[in-house]
Amino acid sequence: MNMKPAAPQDTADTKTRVKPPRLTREEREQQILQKAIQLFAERGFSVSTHEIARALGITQPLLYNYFPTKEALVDRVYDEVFIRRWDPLWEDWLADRTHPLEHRLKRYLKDYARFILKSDWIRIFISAGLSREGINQRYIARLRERHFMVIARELRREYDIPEPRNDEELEDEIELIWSMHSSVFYIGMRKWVYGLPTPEKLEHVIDMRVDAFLVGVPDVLKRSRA
Amino acid sequence: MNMKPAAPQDTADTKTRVKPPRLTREEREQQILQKAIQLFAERGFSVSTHEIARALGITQPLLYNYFPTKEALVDRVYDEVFIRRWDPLWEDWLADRTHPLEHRLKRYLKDYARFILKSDWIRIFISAGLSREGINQRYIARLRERHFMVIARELRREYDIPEPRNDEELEDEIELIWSMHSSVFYIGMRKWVYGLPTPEKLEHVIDMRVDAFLVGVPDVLKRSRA
DNA sequence: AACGTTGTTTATCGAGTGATAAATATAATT
DNA sequence: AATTATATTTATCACTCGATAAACAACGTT
Repeated sequence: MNMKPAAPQDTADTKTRVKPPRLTREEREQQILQKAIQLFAERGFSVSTHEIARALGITQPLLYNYFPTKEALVDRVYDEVFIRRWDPLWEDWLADRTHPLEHRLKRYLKDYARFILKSDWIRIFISAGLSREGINQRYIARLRERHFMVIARELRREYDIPEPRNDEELEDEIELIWSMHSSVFYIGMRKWVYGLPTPEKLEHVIDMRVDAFLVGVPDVLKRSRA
Repeated sequence: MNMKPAAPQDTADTKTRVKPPRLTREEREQQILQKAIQLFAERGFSVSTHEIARALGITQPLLYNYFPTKEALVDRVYDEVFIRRWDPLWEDWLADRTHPLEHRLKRYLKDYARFILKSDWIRIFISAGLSREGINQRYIARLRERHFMVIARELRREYDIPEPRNDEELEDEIELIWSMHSSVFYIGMRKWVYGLPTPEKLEHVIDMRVDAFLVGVPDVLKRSRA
């Protein structure tokens, strides 16, 4: 904790010492944002601004040159992770009728699982939901409209399931899709929230779940509409 | 913010004013514990000791007469909620062969869902998992041994599924049970983490999921062992 | 070389945070 | 009524939190 400031005069180690580079406004903002994403994911939004600054080797007030409040930084992190990283390919895959629905679902869920398992995504998502009521609703609404509704439509088409006659019957479909989707999401929870190991044969696990889904769900839906 | 202390002499309102009762050690400890459970659930473990004390109308140092540190209080809350509130009836239900497995599963999952949805259980569980790595593993292990293993056994028996020949095949079974179980757990997440409404016809939703499970899973398991 | 712009640091604040020691008030015991 | 035990409060601490204002230092422009 030797706080003796560096002598103003140049010393011999001037060449060897790492001189703090002065970044452009954009570079610094990105640097702060990325580090905030990492730390918030690891330890929740309660990570202090001091800590973020320390991890970057800068002073804490500098953060306030880029984000007016900590809340603004949190909002920015949320947007960055959940809105901008949304993969539009997923929607295309699900609707692409050149492949059988079984393959589409497997491809979609495997990629979704990989995405969830490789990043800090899920920890931020849940941490945000716990500390800021309703913040996740926009993401969920998008998931429902752009993924679940497509899956429901394709499922009806492929298995000759009658159209839902009312909102309740549509909800039935969505609820069954929720069950498959959430079970994949939950694999991520097991890793990132519970600290449990990921299933070794992840792809095989998802194959089995989709198979079971496609055997069971059309049957149940048809029966309930007979 | 008028901090003038009450006059030591008795005044007219002595009879009407609520006199702060002096509780026994056990009563006070329970009072603190229950309030801590409530507040931690609502706003996470970051709730301060000062706040817990204020909510109870007592001073903050008094907490330290009952719990040596805040961490001890957190641990105690976790134990109280996840170990002591474990319902042994669930295990009995699942193993009770006087009812068909379908009914057992539905009863078990409906009761589990009710339990999750009516209390702050899930918020504490996840908040704990996020802030204290590995804390949930004991609970999960119990869930696996006492519920999942029973369901797997009963499933084999009822649907003539061959015994698993190795750990991998056992894991396949457990993974499929995870998918059903987690999908019910996730209904709680939707309410308590995302702030979304609970499905109106909860029982019907669970019936459908169990039905789909029982149609699809035995089929998949048998096929993979043929 | 002087100037103006702007990225960055220094110094500091008031409001919480968990925690401790000592004083006080109430209950039980003799 | 005096004494002992203990539940509770008062006062206080060192530390961390988010945030602000002013000084400083690197850079581009002329």
